[in-house]
Amino acid sequence: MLPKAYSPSDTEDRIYQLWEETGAFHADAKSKKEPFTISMPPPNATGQLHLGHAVMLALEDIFIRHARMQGKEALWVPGTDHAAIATENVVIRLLKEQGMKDPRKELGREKLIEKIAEFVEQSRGTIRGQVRKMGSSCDWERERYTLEPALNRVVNEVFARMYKDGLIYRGHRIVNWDPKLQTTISDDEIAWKEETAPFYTFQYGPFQIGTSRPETKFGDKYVVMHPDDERYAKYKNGDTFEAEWINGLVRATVIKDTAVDPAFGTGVMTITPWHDTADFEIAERHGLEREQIIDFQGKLLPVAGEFAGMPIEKARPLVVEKLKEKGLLVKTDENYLHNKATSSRGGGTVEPQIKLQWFIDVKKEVVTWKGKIMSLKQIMHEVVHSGDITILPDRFAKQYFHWIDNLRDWCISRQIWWGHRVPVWYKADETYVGITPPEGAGWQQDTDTLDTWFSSAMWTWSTLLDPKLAVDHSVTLEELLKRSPDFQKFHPTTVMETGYDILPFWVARMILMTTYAVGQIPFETVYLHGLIRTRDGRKMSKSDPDSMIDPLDMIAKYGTDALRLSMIVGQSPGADSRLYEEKIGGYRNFVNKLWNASRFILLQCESAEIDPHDIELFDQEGLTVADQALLSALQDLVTDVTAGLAEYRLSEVGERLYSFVWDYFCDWYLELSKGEANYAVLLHALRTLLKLLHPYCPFVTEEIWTHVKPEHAKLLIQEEWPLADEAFKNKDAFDQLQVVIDIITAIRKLRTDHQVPLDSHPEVVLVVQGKQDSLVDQVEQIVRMARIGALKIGSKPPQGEVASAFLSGIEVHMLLEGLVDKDKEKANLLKEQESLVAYAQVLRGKLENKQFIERAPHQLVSAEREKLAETEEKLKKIGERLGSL
RNA sequence: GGGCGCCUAGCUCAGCUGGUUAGAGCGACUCGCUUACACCGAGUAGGUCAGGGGUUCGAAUCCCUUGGCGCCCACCA
Repeated sequence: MLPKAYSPSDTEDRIYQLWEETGAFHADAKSKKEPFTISMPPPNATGQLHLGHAVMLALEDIFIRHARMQGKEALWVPGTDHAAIATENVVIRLLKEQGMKDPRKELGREKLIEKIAEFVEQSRGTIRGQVRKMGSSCDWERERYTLEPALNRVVNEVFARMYKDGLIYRGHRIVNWDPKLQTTISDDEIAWKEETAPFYTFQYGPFQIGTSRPETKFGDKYVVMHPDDERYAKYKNGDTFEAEWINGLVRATVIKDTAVDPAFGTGVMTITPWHDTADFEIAERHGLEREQIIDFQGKLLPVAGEFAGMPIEKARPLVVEKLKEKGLLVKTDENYLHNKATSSRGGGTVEPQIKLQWFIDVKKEVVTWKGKIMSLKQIMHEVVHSGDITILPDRFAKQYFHWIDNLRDWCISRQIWWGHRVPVWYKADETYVGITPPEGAGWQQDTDTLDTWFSSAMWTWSTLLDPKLAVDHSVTLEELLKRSPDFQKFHPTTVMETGYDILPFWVARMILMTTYAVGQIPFETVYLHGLIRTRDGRKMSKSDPDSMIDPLDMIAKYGTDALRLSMIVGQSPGADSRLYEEKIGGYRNFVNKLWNASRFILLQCESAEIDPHDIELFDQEGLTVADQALLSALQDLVTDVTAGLAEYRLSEVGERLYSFVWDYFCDWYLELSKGEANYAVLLHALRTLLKLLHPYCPFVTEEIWTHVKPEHAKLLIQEEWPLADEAFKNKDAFDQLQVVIDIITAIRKLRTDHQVPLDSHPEVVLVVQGKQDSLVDQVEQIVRMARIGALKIGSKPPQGEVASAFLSGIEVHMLLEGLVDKDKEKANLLKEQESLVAYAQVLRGKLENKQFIERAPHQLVSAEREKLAETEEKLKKIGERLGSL
């Protein structure tokens, strides 16, 4: 027999192993079934499972398990990410901790990469194990890695093609330079932090200019103002003048540009094109000279004269001091609030620099999509706009369009070593771009690597390529796609499930890259989940360990099923949600409830000497009202759950299942079955519930299944999804059962209202109007559940001390043998009378309203009439009873 | 500056295209170890649905407006 409480820790690993060994996760590319594919967003190969992964895995596992049970060929491709900057940083830090001063210099490129690869290899097992812990039913035989050779081939090839198409170019552009990490980072990797800094106004020739960064001003020789600013109307574009400046006289030129806000400061500024994005753009427009002031270590260059070699933070006050001595400082505003760019990768201050970088041109119209020539930007817009790709919830489509509108060329080169190296080779003035190094001696490969999102952008399809074929360079990409059965069968993928925070980083770029490279959309639906926050709504962050909930701790304590439910139910898509232990505990209780309900059914079978495995079907003859009502309700449940899952309404479906199991199945049906059980119906209902619940809580359901399944049935994970059978729908049975439930509830209420001791069993008389034949069948159960002595169905209320309750069509009278407290009964009746009078008034008001009668739907009007009649009937009875007291 | 959300019981949240006296879970309170489950059962209390205005026979739901909170994008020297 099953133990009293369900123990996840004794069950989960065993069940997972069982699934894996039976090949339940494996998808077949040759199958004729309709494909259903998910590409798992790859966690960092060196990472630790956190709640973000946990929600992602839970959601995707629900989609996949449901699809699989529905008879689709369900493939979930797992994988890990090499996480370029993040991983390189970790390893460098570790090496430093081991006593190395500058690992890059000491080891050199090849050796450091080896070290990192070694580290990744060692630590990758951790995340794999943790993904399994969540119950993820992904196809491990197809596990992929973003830095594997097959992916490298595709990355190189797509790079080369884009280069040939003129979509990838190399240019001097202003980039976000992180002096601490010594690399470029993308716009999306910048974290803006608000800070207060002094804002200085200096005299610069005839103008006053404002700046918060005087240390960059050494090379400034342009003053810029708005063309319509009347204060400066007498200066013309191109006028020159001399100005005394930090290190002596400079010759400056006037530039008129609309980028200047006349209302800010004095409406005049000098520009530093090498170290400021906006300034760079002004310089581009007017063809101005630009000069580097700060080097890549964050120190001033010789142009700074006496300040050369100084770190910028140190130079700032000294420069101000010098200008002040020269009498050029007009004023200082100490409370200037501005946003400072910091690197989200390493936390250092980002210093814009001009560097030779590789870019993807998103505006060039050279790509063919659906017979039209478009830019990458236009395609990205088109596929979502046309509905080829659906974004859920749809408000994120707006955000996506907004992001595309603001999209600039994408800088894809990074000055780190861990990643896909830029497939470009140089020899003197020659440049070669290709999949493999060029023939001949003297070629040097570009030292940069590619942005990690460049390779992740190909994730949905590169992971479906035949890995052996992919490294054969004589096979063209078109051939490769054609000859990869997985790609042919499973791409485009069905749904991409990920956090809304990487909609621009990743989702948009997958769309860009996949439409370009393989001419298909990467996925049909994008389902975005929200962030999981702490109970008081804060972000969980590593810097605040108390705020963190470790999913593995929660699994150890409450079980995977409970954790999964607590993250899915009550979470609406795209919205942040809060998680705390009590919530998980609540779902642990639910899992246990399900366990015990099953245990009870098995106990029933045991005492009746029935082996559940022998029972396949139930007999449709001789079903009680309760059985019929249950079967009917079950059909509705199947319909609702199936429809809800098809529309990705996971939270709603979860709640529906929760309340069905607990409130209906356990609290009513199982209670009623204590009088007289129909084992076959019990088993049928339980099996159906297990199937419906399996995607949400796979472990308990599979474990229970082994005890209750029909003898020849497969594992639950491989079972067929239930179909609703109209034949079992029986509204009458349901209504009749409701009457029984109402009677029991009324009797219980009378007992507590009059404080009838539990050990006394009063007699109850029901006065029934109309036909209530079905009641007779249920009498025994009513007697037992309501703990009454005898139940009679009569035509008149009994004489004597009686407490009464009035249902629609039925009066319940309880003989109290002197136990009744008249004052108490009177008080209760008065209270009920009050609420009924109020209700009747509301109804009457409605029905007296002509417009309501004319315009509201007819069914609604007649329903309201019926309700009023019932209410008035009840009031009449109460009045009579009150009169007799 | 541009955009997108949110404000419903003490707490966390459902309430879809307007239609019963607004729901759930947790918490609180009162009973209860009744042939699965105290990780339980039966009950009770608790809300002018952020404020104001409008449309409508009818608004938590649609429109306008005020206030508070949050997020995304852009970034101004």
